[in-house]
Amino acid sequence: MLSRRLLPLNAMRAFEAAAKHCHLRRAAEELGVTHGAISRHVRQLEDQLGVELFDRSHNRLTLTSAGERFLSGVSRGLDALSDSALYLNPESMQGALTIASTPSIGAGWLVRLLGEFGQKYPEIELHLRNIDPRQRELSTDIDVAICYGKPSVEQRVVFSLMTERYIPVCHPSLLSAGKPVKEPADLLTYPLLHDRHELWPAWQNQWQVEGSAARQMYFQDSFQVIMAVRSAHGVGLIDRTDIFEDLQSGQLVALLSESVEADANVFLVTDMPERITVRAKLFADYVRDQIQHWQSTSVI
Amino acid sequence: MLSRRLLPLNAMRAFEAAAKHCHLRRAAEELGVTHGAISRHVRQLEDQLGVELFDRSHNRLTLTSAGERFLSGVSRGLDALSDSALYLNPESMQGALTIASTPSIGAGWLVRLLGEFGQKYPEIELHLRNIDPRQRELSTDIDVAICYGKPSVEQRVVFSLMTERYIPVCHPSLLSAGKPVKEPADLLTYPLLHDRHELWPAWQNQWQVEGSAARQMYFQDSFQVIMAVRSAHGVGLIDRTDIFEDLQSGQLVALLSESVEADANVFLVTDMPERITVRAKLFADYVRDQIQHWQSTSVI
DNA sequence: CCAAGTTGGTTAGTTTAAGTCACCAAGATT
DNA sequence: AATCTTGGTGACTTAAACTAACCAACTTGG
Repeated sequence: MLSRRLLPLNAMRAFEAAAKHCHLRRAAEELGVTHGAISRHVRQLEDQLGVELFDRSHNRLTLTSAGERFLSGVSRGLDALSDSALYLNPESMQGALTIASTPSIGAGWLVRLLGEFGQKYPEIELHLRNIDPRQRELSTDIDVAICYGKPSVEQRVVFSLMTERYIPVCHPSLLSAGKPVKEPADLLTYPLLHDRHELWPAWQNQWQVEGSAARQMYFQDSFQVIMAVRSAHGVGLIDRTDIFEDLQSGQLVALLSESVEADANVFLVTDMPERITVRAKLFADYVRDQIQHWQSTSVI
Repeated sequence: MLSRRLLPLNAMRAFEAAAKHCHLRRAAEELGVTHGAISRHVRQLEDQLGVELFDRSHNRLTLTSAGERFLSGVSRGLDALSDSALYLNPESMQGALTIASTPSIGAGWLVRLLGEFGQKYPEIELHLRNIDPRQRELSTDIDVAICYGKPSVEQRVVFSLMTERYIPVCHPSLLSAGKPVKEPADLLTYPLLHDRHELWPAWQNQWQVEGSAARQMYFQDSFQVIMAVRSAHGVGLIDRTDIFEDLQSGQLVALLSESVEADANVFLVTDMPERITVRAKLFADYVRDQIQHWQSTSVI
């Protein structure tokens, strides 16, 4: 491990500029120095690393393969440093950030995520707005949209976040009191909790479970189902992202790995890199990081 | 955007040390300077950013919330810079990297990924080894393991990569010649290509498709099925990760979004952070990045 | 409750790294 | 062949980083 005290930070910045342009004088212009300064820094770096970063034949600068490899890492590092300064800058952080989502996403995991985000970045004025799931066009004042199905977006960046997956969960006390669940059909001995999306029929259909449960309970929306599940009223079919923390802490348990999937992906839509606001970039990265963290930690 | 030329790189390094220890003299020791130097750097940084990074009451240093936010970004940036230097260092890169996987993963997308990795880092001596899917213990000379089901690992880090998902795909010419596919049952008009995992029966079962296809073809393993699909011999049920590039380029097409999932996750296992080799860390990050890229780009 | 030992902050002076300038040779351009 | 451009270099200058010694504020141990 190259210790922090020996990291040639300024030389790395000079290298990045030189490598980006493959041209010492232009790099020097970018950093506001003369070409000699850049030349010295790059040589110093090559000496210290013991690797040729540029091919200097024919009076031209070309990155060697080592140089290219180095550039990608150095750029990422400098970008992170640059961003971290930006994220402290009141001018770029204060102001509105408008996030739009379909109602069901906005009622689920996104709320929790927005809460954490709002706590970490209190100076950002968050606006949450609903968009109709059938609506294909995005209004221009939306900074970040999270929706099902690929929206028709021009001049926007679309990133596929995940596919929602609904798994049967219940309170541990319910499970310890009732019959053990070995296979899908065993679930029918428990009360099944429904919302108006009627996921249970699809689940029974997909996993070949005939008959109906001993008891059924019907709720308006999935949030009420989650509350009922937490109160040990029965078994709900809930998106695993919505109850990530309950599963982690053991407050709820997954009964089976048999699940059903939403028929559309969840997408994250942002402005193009050159037009995106600092706040929107920060939020989009935050969402991506969290989702990846949840997915990599949630074990069926 | 804070331009590169104004980024106070050395002050950021000083800040990171100070923030890590919350103690100027220890930070100074780490960087091999006196505490005065650190003090000046931190103040310079606070002046430039216009934000208090430390709370200095009671003769103690405590990070403000802004300071904490800044620290996480700065650490990530410096780590990236430090790593990028490490990845050029022959001493840490030359040598063996032993990757173990279950045979079916090793025959699929992992091969493609290893090829790219090997091309980018030719100085690493790659060893690919098979592990038995039922085997729960990992031999200690394995740097990175990629396997189904959560292995019983002590003193290792486990990361859930993905769940394999098998989707019906065929060559576009086959589709344009045959009957349009609107619903699952329409697939039966095409030849179905099987390997010994017999995924088609599970798929038919799950999606309620009765009857059998006009023609069936049986192969030894999934790789042969992929080859047969590429030759337009019929419809295969193939893990989407295995044919990511074919789908991207349009050389193969997905016929339906109805899919079946493997019953176990794919896990990535590495040594603990303090014991992991540079090569293994690099490879593990590479795998994670690639998988995330594939998943976010593959649209059903 | 006071003395000794911390802590971080500061000013003046020193050291060293960074950058400039003018010039060079190699190669490209016309 | 003449000219322009490229990157490299040695001697010099400048700006920054750093040190040393000191200070005030606070904590801790007797």
